[in-house]
Amino acid sequence: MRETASALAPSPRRREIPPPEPAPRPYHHGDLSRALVLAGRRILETQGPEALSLRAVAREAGVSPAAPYHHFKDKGELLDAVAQEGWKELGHAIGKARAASPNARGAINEIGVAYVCFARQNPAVYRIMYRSACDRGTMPDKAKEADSGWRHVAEAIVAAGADPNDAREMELATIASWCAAHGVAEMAGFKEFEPLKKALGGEEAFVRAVLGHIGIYGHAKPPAKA
Amino acid sequence: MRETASALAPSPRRREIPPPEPAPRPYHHGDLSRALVLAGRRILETQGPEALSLRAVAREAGVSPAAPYHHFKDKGELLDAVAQEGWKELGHAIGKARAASPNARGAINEIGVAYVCFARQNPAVYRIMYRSACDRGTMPDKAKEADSGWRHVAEAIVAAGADPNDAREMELATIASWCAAHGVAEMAGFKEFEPLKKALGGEEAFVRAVLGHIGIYGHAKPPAKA
DNA sequence: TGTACATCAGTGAACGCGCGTTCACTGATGTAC
DNA sequence: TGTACATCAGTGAACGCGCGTTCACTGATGTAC
Repeated sequence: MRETASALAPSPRRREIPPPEPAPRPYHHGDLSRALVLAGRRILETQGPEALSLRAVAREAGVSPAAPYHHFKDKGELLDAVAQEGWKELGHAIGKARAASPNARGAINEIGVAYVCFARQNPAVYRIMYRSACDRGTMPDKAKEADSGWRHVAEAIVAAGADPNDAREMELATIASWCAAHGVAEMAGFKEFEPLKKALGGEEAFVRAVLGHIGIYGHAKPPAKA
Repeated sequence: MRETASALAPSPRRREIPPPEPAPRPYHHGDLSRALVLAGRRILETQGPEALSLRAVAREAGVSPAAPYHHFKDKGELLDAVAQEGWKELGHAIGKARAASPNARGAINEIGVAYVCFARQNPAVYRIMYRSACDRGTMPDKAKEADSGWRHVAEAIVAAGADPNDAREMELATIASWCAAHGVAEMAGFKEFEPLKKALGGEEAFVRAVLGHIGIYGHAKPPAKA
């Protein structure tokens, strides 16, 4: 009570103590662009893809609904930035998994597992990554950048013994492994698989087992008959 | 002009000729429930998944926005019905492909191709099929019904030589092939692959080639090194 | 066969909502002199 | 070092929109007598 009163009737003496309010964000944010992307990410993971509106992102970042327009042309551009950030992270995760593998053959497996883990740990981001990719019919990641996931996979496949001169086979193998990982990533969460997951000792073991049944990743034992 | 005039001033004689109007739909539709599902499908394929609102479906079916509520609890239930219809069709497509294959090994391949073709020919339906499946974490299709796609795949895998007594291996192989097909289905449309598609002689050839690099479907030649 | 009536399956107007975007504005910052 | 001013990066109110859903209603249909 007295605190409030003295605040209302400012005394020069008290004024020198910084006010206890939570230091309201300065008028200029500093790096709102980045903050918006992070806010978008937070919304995705806490409320899901449906909740990802421009207004919600602004709200989450603590700015007015008009503020983002100083940094992004429109909603689409902001969402693209969120997706792009996801692709970059996925690329890093893949690169890390590849680097951590002692041999080339193992690298392909570890990449697959890392891919699925990323998707499973960031399901909402993963979803809008692919939604935007499918909408525009193109993958933002692909081979351009050095640390791109796609490039890691392609290189790992060459390292594992594919003929780097047979460009077609290489590309097919890269596509096939990427497709397989994507498929597993999207389906690994289905409840139908719970018993099997439990039997195998957890989701990662399950993922390894499923990938193991897919030629590029695993032992690839085909059914006996021809 | 004279036609119009005589229509406005009805003559008993002329009245016996049925009026040229497009026979306005009777007040009671007959099978609005089904019509709504079909309307939803039409909207999906012509305007994409974003346009699939309850109002849009009603509009497309030619009824008021309130009419669907006599047949579906809410928007979600209507959309589920559209997705469900898609799963049924996919099941049929898979069954047909399986039946058309002369041998068991080939059946697995043909199923994969049929799966991807369905998804590519009905991209919007396919998308909401999986969206709803992922949202609820379960696949409406699965093994229950006789003509379900999942059951066809599982049976084809047994027929191709997998040990039907090793339930775990069977389930893993089924999951793996389904995941792979799903992955290919979602990625086959990417523009990056256009040159390769052209080189291989079209999209179906491309799909076959990619599936061919995936253990369960193809020759599954693993990279040379261990 | 005709009629009263319950039930079904539509209508269309209205509700409140959150959305993307625009607008005139204003506080903060950096720069030229 | 101080000051005028352009520019930048915010605000907050307002716009029109389409949405899902509800409501009282009404036209059509089927059934009992």
